[in-house]
Amino acid sequence: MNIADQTFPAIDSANEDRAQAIRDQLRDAIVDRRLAPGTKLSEGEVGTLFDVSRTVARAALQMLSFEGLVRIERNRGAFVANPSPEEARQVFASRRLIEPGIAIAAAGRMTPAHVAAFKAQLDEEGRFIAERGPNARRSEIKASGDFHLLLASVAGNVILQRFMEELVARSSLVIALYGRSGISSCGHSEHTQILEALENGNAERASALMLHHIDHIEADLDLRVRSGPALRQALEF
Amino acid sequence: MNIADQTFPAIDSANEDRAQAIRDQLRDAIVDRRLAPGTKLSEGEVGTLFDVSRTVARAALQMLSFEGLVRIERNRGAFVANPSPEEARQVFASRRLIEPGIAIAAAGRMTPAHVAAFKAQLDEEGRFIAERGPNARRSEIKASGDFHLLLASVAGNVILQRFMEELVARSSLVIALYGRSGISSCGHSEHTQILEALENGNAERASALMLHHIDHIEADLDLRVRSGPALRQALEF
DNA sequence: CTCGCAAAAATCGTATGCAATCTTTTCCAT
DNA sequence: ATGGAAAAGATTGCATACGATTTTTGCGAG
Repeated sequence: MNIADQTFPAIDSANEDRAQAIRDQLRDAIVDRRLAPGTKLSEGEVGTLFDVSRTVARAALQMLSFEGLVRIERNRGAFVANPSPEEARQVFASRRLIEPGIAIAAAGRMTPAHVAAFKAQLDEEGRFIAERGPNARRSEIKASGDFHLLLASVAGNVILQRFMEELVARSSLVIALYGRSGISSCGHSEHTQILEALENGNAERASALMLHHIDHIEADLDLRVRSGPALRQALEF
Repeated sequence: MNIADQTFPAIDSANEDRAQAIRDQLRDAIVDRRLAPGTKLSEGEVGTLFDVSRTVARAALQMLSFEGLVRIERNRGAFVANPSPEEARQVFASRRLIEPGIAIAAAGRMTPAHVAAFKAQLDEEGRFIAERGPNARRSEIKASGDFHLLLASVAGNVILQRFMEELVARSSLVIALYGRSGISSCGHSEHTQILEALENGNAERASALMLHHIDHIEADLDLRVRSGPALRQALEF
């Protein structure tokens, strides 16, 4: 009612938490493989890089460790996560459990606006696949993850949405680590099929397609252990 | 199979992070309802209470906010979460999606040691139900949650295990807030049935029982909105 | 040349200080 | 009295400081 009310609205968007912004940038860098697994992320370095104190940098690293993208060892520091094949399997097992249900929930809530958002998303995905630049693969992985995040947001459960954010981020890391390159274009067509099912409100079909899709993604990984954990430990850095 | 499979009893518990210890104590207090939803948790107060600096207290509160047990508002502080009915529904929707799958995974991994652990757990649960002390209800809710956490640990997926820890904690809060007291003894018998199915390796049955169990828990809640959010906001403190 | 060990440097964990922001109280005009 | 502005007080956000721990470096013995 008051005129004074108007000054209020979006002041803090500029003032948004700095730690969160740093976390987002670091997460992107990790998921995009610009930061290799095992890389040390020292508080001081991150701090100077983003021009904040160690306090803030530390908070950002802490957040990433909760998401599983960073491993923090006491008195030693933070390192970009280096998920083991077992961990990778668990990530995909979790997705197999959760995402078909998310697809079902989303199928019942699709609006024309959602459909449009998905189409735009798939277009972009297709563009990245066609593109054959040096970092096309990165963009491709990221875009593919965004499809799943969009789906989770449509499903309308903020808790599951957060879980999916973590799982997608970890998946991107795993794919970058263990992926066998080729078959991702297949993933694109699967996304298209899933959207089709969603548009038709065919929840069961969307769910089944999603399950297969996840299986395919995991099947494209090479999760054989290459060497004993001791050796890996030694080579990690 | 491995000796290493046995549960790690907190090795570095002496050296353990202090923030983590504080987080655990606060979480217990929140889940037990010793800290009412909406209660302000100021950094200074928490710090003096646990005899640490604000830095450490802040870290503990931050962790709890990631788990959804505490809500942090910028420049205002941390408050014990006050989940809305909608949030409560989402918690249980998430559990309906995840826990049946966890039951299936656990069914395939049950060892005699696990069975023994479950029996001990159920015994304790039964004791709390029989007991009619003033805080019997608290202990009951907690023990009931522990059953689900034990199951998650047996399932052997650390990611899902962490998700379940969050969901169980939030459920406890929700039950304390919206629970209609009576029917929890029914929950105990359901736990017993689930264990039975697990012992027999009957994964499908364990999964189905779990699903019904979650439905029953949620059905015992009164999730009708009592008043407009504005009024709730006003009364919250 | 390698190994071991001690000193130096780097890094982390935590306490504390200061500015910014929010909350409460005070106090004055209506 | 009541409403509201301004000051006082409390609390948070962030930077910095310092001891503790880890890692690296330097150097002498084998």
